[in-house]
Amino acid sequence: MAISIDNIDLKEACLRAAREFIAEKGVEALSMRDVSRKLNVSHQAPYRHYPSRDHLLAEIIGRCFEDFARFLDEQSKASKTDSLRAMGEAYMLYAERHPLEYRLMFGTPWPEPANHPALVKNAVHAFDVLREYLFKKHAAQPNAKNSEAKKQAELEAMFIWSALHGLATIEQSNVVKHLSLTRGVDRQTKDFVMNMINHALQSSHSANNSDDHDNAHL
Amino acid sequence: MAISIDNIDLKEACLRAAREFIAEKGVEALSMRDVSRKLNVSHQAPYRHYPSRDHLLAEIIGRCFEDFARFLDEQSKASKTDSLRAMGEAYMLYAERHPLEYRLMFGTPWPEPANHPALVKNAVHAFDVLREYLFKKHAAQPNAKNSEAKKQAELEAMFIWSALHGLATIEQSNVVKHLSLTRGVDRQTKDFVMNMINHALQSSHSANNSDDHDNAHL
DNA sequence: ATCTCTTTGTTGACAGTGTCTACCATTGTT
DNA sequence: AACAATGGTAGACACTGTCAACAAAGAGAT
Repeated sequence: MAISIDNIDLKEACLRAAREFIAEKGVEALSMRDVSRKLNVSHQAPYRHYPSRDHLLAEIIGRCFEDFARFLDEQSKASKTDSLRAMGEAYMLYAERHPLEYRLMFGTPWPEPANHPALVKNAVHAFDVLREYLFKKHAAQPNAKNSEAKKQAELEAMFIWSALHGLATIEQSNVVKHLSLTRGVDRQTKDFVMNMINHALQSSHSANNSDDHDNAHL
Repeated sequence: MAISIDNIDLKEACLRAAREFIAEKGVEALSMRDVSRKLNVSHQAPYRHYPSRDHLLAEIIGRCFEDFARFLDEQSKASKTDSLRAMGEAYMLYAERHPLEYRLMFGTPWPEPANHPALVKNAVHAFDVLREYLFKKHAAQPNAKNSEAKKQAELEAMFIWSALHGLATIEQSNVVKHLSLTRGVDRQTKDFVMNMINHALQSSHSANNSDDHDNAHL
């Protein structure tokens, strides 16, 4: 009874149907029976391929992370001038262009089966790109101790990720509309935040020793 | 049949019961019938006070924002040395001490009825405290144009909020455990991010004119 | 060719959910 | 004493995820 195309690979079709449904009505509204209805199959057919609703969701989120990681890789490789800036831009660009996916990855409480190695690996990938880049930068400096460079790279990566992720989620939460910001500020925010990140990194580098001191005492 | 205490004010008791349940099993698992069971009343009793599950949730989230706003006010008033730093610490402290509430406010997709003025007002309050503080700082400077001070204050507020909010949600998402960070980095992250924010603000102030230039062109 | 096993699907149940409607008890107010 | 409002109950409905039993259809072995 199913449409021929879906019959070819119901497993893949479930993912497509689920994503469509989420796009229309949101994750919360997604029901297993909805995807079966959408595919004109019985309400139990999807269970042949996904043992539970959460497993289906986990698979979807996992795919999103794959896409995201691939996108970051491509973008950061494409630009050779300022790779860090390019990565930041790429991060925000993805969040802007794929709000649904971004919310799925970072805004949805991961279902239990999401703790699968494959998902976690992809989820961590974005962070690794950042961490690696910063590590190389620090390790290349004269007098660089390897362990310190690693620590510094990770701390900076956490900072950058925090700022970008925070900005992305805030912009998507549409709470910004209620802040009654001055005209034009909303448009400038993204670039401003990026500049601030750059300032912070530069200033922290030029005052490296005193900075370590600060960290030790706080 | 209800416990005497609950009988006094079922409306309030519903909130308490719901929050308890959420603390135990998470928002997603909260059902209207759960709260009625917890209070030993019929499954329809809560509906006398909240027209729907979403209304109940909206009320809970609203209360969280009230608490949060009050907490920020108290903490920022208490410390007179570095008010900005104190506000940052207060923000993170709240997120740390009340992860459940923080997730409810910023991690849960707001139900429709949450778009009530009262909730939005409280939700925006935290941002206003920040915005006001920064505005005074800029307006007090010599040669300060009022409109520019306002814009700058809002941009900086967005930056600070992004970094703090991003950090808070990342720390709560327990994805950090999978990053296999160097020992000690996790503990240092919070202070490091705060320092970076400070660096960014200072560096941006010292190069104020060129910074404006940058923003205009990006 | 037949017999069996696996794969993939269907159908029917079950408990649990939000919420509508109809009913009942109390308690002021007139 | 009559009455309407308030706050609670009970039952029904459509909906959900998921378990269990069944069916069809192909693959391999005999």
